[in-house]
Amino acid sequence: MSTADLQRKSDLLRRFARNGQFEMQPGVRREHLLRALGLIAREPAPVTRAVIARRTGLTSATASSLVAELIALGLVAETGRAESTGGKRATRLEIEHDAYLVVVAVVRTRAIDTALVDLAGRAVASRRVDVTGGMEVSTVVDAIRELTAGFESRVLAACVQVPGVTAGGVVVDSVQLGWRDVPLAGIVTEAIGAPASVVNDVDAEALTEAVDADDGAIRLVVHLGEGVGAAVTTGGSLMSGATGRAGEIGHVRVIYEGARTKCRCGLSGCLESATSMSAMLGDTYTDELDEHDTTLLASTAEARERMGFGARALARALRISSALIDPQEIVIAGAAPALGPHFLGTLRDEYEMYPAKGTTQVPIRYGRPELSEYLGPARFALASVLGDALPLTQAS
Amino acid sequence: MSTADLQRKSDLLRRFARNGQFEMQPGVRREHLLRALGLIAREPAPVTRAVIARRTGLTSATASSLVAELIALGLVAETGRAESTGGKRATRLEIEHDAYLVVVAVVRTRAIDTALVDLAGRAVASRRVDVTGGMEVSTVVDAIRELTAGFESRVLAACVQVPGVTAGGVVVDSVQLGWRDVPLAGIVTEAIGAPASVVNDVDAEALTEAVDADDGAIRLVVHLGEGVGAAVTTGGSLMSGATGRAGEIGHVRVIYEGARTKCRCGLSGCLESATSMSAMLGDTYTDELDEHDTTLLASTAEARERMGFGARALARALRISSALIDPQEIVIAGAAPALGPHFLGTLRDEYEMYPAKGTTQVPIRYGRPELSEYLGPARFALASVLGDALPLTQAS
DNA sequence: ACAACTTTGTTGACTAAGTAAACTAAGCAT
DNA sequence: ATGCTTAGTTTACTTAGTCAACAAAGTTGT
Repeated sequence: MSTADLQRKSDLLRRFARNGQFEMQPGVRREHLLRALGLIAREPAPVTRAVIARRTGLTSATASSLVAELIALGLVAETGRAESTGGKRATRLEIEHDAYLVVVAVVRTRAIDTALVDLAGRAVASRRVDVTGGMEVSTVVDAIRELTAGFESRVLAACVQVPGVTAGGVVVDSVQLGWRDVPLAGIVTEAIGAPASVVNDVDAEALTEAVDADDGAIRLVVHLGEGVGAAVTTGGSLMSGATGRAGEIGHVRVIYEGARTKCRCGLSGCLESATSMSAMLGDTYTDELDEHDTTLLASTAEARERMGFGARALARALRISSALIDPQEIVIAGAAPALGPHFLGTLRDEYEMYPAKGTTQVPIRYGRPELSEYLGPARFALASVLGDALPLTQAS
Repeated sequence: MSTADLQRKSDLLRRFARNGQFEMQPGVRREHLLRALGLIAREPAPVTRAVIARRTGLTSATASSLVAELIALGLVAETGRAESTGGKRATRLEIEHDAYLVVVAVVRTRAIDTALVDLAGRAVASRRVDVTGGMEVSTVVDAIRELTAGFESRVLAACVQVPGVTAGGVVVDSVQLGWRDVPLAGIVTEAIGAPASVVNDVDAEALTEAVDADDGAIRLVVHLGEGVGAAVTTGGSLMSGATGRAGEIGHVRVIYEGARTKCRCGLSGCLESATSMSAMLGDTYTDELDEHDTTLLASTAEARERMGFGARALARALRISSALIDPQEIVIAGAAPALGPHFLGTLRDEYEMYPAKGTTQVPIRYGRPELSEYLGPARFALASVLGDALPLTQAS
């Protein structure tokens, strides 16, 4: 494909992506294009124009026209013919996974990880920038610019993940970075010329775990690390709450029977003071530890006992939370999977110890460490442009 | 208006209402009609065709066409002229509040209350049927038929409120009525020829309280009565959970320090065993009591002490719940307002006793007893037909 | 008083995106 | 070979928008 050709397509797609956001008209056409795209992306069986017509209820003429536009945009390609089902063989359609890219930047206290993710969820390039001293916004922008150099025309959207409270593209309050009210999404959008969004680390993780949420499943995802946070996803989207603080359950009191340990927040009896990785594995634990070292820390008798206590505290919070929102499943993510089956078993036992009448027992599982952490942010970025049409399942 | 004329309009509107639900096309036109209708209904200042054009971004030509259709449907009427703003005086538009009706049926253990509610939220007719022995589905259908007799052509939608677990128009499990898996919505739809929906009592109450939720506000509504339940509303719609059991927090354990009292569910330490009206006011309390009698029960020293205990238990549940979903406000509804300012004050004090870092203090208020209980179900019914265009604010 | 300007709302020509139905293309079955 | 089935395209028509011109009804400056 020629460069000029690619540029033209890219411009078309940009305009298309913007449509829903800035135009008044809800755009039926856009809706239909996304539906068709979604079908092609998700359906396990080969998708053809005829299939799109049947599944959407649109006529075959319209289906053809939609597919033609998706091919013109470079999002879809014809890939051979399907088997005959008694008549003419149909033309298979597939997503052009490597046509476009999403930029993800994960901002940590001492480093920035950036990645270019394709439409299948594969990271085709990634880089780490170590940062000494304070984290500056300009450093983040530079890191993103550096990674995307040469790929500009293929970049569809971007997402920056930061620790702390975020709302509507603004970093409202990040203690870890020392940022307050930074309009990061706007700054990055300006810098790279593609729509950028901002997401909190716990929310990003929840979106990663909701990667197969093709249904409108409700998930409660709990992050265990140096701190404790939670997030609720419905389908592929987040519940962010009235002030963007939904899920900040770390410092809610759950232990009332003579709470001994004081939490770093100053109060005692917080969920975090019992269930955070630091609380269970000791102060030597940090979020930078790898899985092996964490597992090692969890093997001492003392850690085991504290994990039991932590599981009990978490179970208390989970019972109320799951009764309130009635999720399909509860996912314990963050560094928790390194704690192994014993912790999960204890947590389940504690959780099921007091089965509340009228509620269903919700399955609890660990997060899937094999999922790339870029998946959630990439989904978030893509959602702002293409809705939930492309699932990014990281088929590798 | 002639009967034949009314019938024709009614047919038109029925077809219109059905559109979004059974047709494939998202229907931009329908969306635009509802937007226009919503503007006319909510805007405090007089709404004219020109206003609709400006606010929706559509052209004045389209606005005229939309208004013409709304007038043809009988939903809107021209009501005089507005003041001049430097040019031709505009024609005011207003909702024809009494053009159409919504049927609400509230099914209790020993009675059925039915009401015809107009588009302003006023109950224009209501009736009570006392039931001895078991509650039968046919009795409910008869009660609805009897009330709607003579109004059939003006009935737009219906909603049946039942105690228990409901999901998608089906009464999944109602211990109080002894019903399981009754497809009530389908039965009523069949009987009256207008789309019917089914809603649980706690959810209905939450919708009533969300009556001024023109924004997308998140509300946590807690019902206190013989039992304890909760519901979460976002904007005007309910979060029902994966299995329709969202909000069933009554039998979640919240008291762990040597819970004395055994709950009727068999376990001990349940929220309900501390915070239900029966737990706080004694076994003489029933949901049939009026506000005065309830206030009387709450005035004894013993009740006061138990209300303190109940407030503490509820505060525990509220802290976790509000941290998780970050609502705009928390509403304590059901029979609770009869407990007076003392209980609410105690609850607020208990709630704010352990302010969790990273969360905002959420205002807690009582439900508004002056709101008709038919409002919530009527909103629910209307939402299935007209979306959230008509707010039903019960402008008396 | 009257021309000039504003604002409201309607009308008519045009456009985008759908449908229905006829048609072409390509396979299978007797 | 002929007919039947499925896939996809083409053509004529419909719906619901836009834009631009215009009519109707008001206000304001001289």
